[in-house]
Amino acid sequence: MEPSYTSPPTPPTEAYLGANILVVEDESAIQELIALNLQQAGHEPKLASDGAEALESVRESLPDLVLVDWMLPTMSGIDLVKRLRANERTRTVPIIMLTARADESDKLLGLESGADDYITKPFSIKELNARIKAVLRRRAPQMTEDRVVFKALSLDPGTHRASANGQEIDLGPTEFKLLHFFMTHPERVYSRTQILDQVWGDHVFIEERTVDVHIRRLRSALEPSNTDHLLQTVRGSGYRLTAIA
Amino acid sequence: MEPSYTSPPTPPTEAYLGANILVVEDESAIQELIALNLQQAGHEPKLASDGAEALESVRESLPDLVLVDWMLPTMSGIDLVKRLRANERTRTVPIIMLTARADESDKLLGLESGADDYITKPFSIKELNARIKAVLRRRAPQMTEDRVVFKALSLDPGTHRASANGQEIDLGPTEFKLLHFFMTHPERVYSRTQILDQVWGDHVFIEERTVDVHIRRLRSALEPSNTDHLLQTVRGSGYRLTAIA
DNA sequence: GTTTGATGTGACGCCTATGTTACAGCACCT
DNA sequence: AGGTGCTGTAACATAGGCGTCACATCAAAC
Repeated sequence: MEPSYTSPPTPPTEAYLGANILVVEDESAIQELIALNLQQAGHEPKLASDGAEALESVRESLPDLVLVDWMLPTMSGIDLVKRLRANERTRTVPIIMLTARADESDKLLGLESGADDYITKPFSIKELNARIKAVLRRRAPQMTEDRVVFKALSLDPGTHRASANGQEIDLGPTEFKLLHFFMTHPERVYSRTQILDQVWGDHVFIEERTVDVHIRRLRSALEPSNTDHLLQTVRGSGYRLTAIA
Repeated sequence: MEPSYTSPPTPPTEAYLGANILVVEDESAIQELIALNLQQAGHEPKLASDGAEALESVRESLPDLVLVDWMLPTMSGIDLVKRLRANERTRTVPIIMLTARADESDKLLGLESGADDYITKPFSIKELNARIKAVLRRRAPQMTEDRVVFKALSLDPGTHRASANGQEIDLGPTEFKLLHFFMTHPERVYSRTQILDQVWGDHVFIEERTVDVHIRRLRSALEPSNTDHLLQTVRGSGYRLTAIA
């Protein structure tokens, strides 16, 4: 989900410094070039040379930004972007697309697929850095506006704060993500498997019952504010966040 | 042929169960191990010990997933994958590759050749199952579970809620499935056997009279809203959901 | 009207899904 | 090193639903 889940909130001015950036690029020359440059700029680049690797890397740790080459073996950059956008956990990670083609239609396609920005190859290092800064900077305030509200519940992914009925509630990272998921998908039943996929990331080897335990933890966090009844069990199916009854 | 009740009203939690899985593996010990495990997980494994056998098996019936060992006699796993990917009919069948080698280049080669995922031997049964689930789930079509409406009755599988004449009714899992089945197949008589097959699954060993009891339970759930008369008994034949009289 | 098989109905024990607690391993911080 | 907070898992507790039976009632055939 948001980078702030894994790293403590940094002041907005420096939000774009020291970011974890995933570079998905199959041409190793370009890959190295970008990586080196990012390091010099104070970021921590991770590398992936195709879509599958990228997904795996993201599964392990959520980057603050993803740089994707349009042309990739096995899975196109666009497909990768779509996959990232489809998963709740990775939905909001900023993405910059690298493309050799400069024409408008491609640009549109890239942006429509969910990328936040795109750069046409060949590009200058300067330009790349500028775009990265821009996207990271743009992201920071956006996260604070990203406040999610459902009934008496309110989440602020930017500051990682949650409140119920006005009073602040203390949530661990996983509980936060779990509640965030339910609040952005209310009134619908999700199986333990689906919840694992969406909140933890897909194919992590985690017992389904672990979901129950986190539901329990979330409920007891909500209990003081009398909002725990919103999180309902649907026997035989899963769980649901609801406003009804 | 009866209208098939293929999509359960409950979330697609178990959508990946009962899959036909082709296991292509020459070492019979591993083959047996995998087959046994798959059976226990509710799948139906088919076995092939080399590429030719695999192709033949696929020709007869299209599996939902193929597990291929990298190293095979006569035709390598990669070749098999390529063959499968080359044929229009088998192009989209999900493939998981088993490999003893763990190095990056092989991994890339495997994925490039068209496999959807790969597992490095030795692997845990747990991991295997997790990957299988993930791949099958990824393939599974997004079930657009729409609200089902019949007369004054309304079912929403997504939220797992049911209402009759506007008022919410409380149904257990089985009652929900039963009502969903009738609502998607109205005006038609079904025998107890057919109902068992469709709602419980066609492999269960359950007394036919059990259907009567569930009909009874469903009726009493519908009674408060005066909709229980829609569920009629057809003496000597079975039950029917009808709008007529 | 009686017979006879089919269906309705209420109760009961079992089993599984879920709730809940405890614990051991980690990563992080000091 | 030690402490702290969080995580995933196991183990135990509980509850709710399920399948079955026994008996009541009903409907058709005679």
